[in-house]
Amino acid sequence: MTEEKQPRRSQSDRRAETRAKLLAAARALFVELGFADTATPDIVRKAGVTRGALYHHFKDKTDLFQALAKEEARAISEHIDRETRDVTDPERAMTAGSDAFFDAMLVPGRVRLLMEEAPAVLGHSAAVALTRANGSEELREGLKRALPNHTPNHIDALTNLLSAAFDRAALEIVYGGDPNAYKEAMHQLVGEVLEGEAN
Amino acid sequence: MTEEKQPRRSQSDRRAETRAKLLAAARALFVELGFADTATPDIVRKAGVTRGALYHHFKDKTDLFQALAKEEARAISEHIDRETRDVTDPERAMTAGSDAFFDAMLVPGRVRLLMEEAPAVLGHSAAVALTRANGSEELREGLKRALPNHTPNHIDALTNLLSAAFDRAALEIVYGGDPNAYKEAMHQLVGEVLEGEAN
DNA sequence: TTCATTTACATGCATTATGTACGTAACATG
DNA sequence: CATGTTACGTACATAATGCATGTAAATGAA
Repeated sequence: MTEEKQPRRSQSDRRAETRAKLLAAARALFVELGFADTATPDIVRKAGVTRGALYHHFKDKTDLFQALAKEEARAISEHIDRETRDVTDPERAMTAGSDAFFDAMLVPGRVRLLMEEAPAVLGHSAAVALTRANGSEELREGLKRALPNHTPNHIDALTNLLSAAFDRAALEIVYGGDPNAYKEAMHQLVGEVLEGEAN
Repeated sequence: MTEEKQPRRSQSDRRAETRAKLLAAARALFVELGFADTATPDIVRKAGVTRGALYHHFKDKTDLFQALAKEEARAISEHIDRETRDVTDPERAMTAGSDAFFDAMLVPGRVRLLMEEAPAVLGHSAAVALTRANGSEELREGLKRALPNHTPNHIDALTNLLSAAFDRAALEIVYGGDPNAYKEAMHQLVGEVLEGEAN
């Protein structure tokens, strides 16, 4: 009889494992049912732990969702960074970033979590703060470079509007919209703004 | 003692009154606290009725929210119609519609209800269906006229993307963004797309 | 090794919300 | 006036949330 019980896991290992199980279970349920219709008993049942564990790791149900949303945003940001890091030409970097964004948004459930649930669960400001990771900074820099005569307020506005368009494009694609039509339309939008020097 | 009780109201009057009271109370609370953090006991207390009345008039809490959201969407649509009805020139109609949209969105709570809560409460498709009232059809027609060579899918995509940008502009304005910057940026976006004939 | 302390959970409970079933009073109708 | 129907009010069963408290395992100092 080898000692199969008491694996003598370290606290941090144990902690990381249950935390990961909770996040995975919560993600599946939040994606399937939405935040409001997902109950914590269901989450912990799926995770194989108890509600005590959940409330030990997270302040409340909303805190759990927030942790999840941050993870997703971070994953998107990392993917975009990875795909644009080696691209030196500014215009090509913009295209690569756009492609990477759409690519990252195809991960199942991501759109549901970040674009449908997050605004209501976390509030507008928190949701927008998450989105700032999603390449919106790169977009702002690109606009600033291409439109040096515009005021910061105007650049900010254009950034937010194009960012909203990107989000909507991803949303529509996930919901069955024509991917190429949306990608081309986005490309057209960004292109026309960047070439709008003759202002 | 004049008979101050028993005003002998008609059923339809009585019905309309309590329904209106419920909608008004629910609107105030949904706007202040959000859908999830508003409890039906609070709603009916504020409305001066009981939960029985609420569940007599509405299937459930979500149904109540939906009725509210429809009202808001209808009000927006009517406002835009009223402001653009007399404008004959297509381009001027576009501008007037845009102004009317931003004007309608300034009604307190409207952005919160339609753009933050509705997507999560009603789901993406229902929320988008509501938005279709908000002048997105006029936008689509304008694009179709200006860009006759583009495929329907492309027109649809552009419509949705610009519509999302409109929504985001209203959202940011309500949350303290520079109104003129956003309106000008929107005008720029739409203008560049419309003039993008040289495709 | 020992033992005290902290960490990582599990269990139970109090509060509160939701939706429904049922009861009742006011209006409508023949 | 009698009967049906509408518009509620009341009571209840179910279930979720968050906290308070209990416990076993791991860590660290002596």
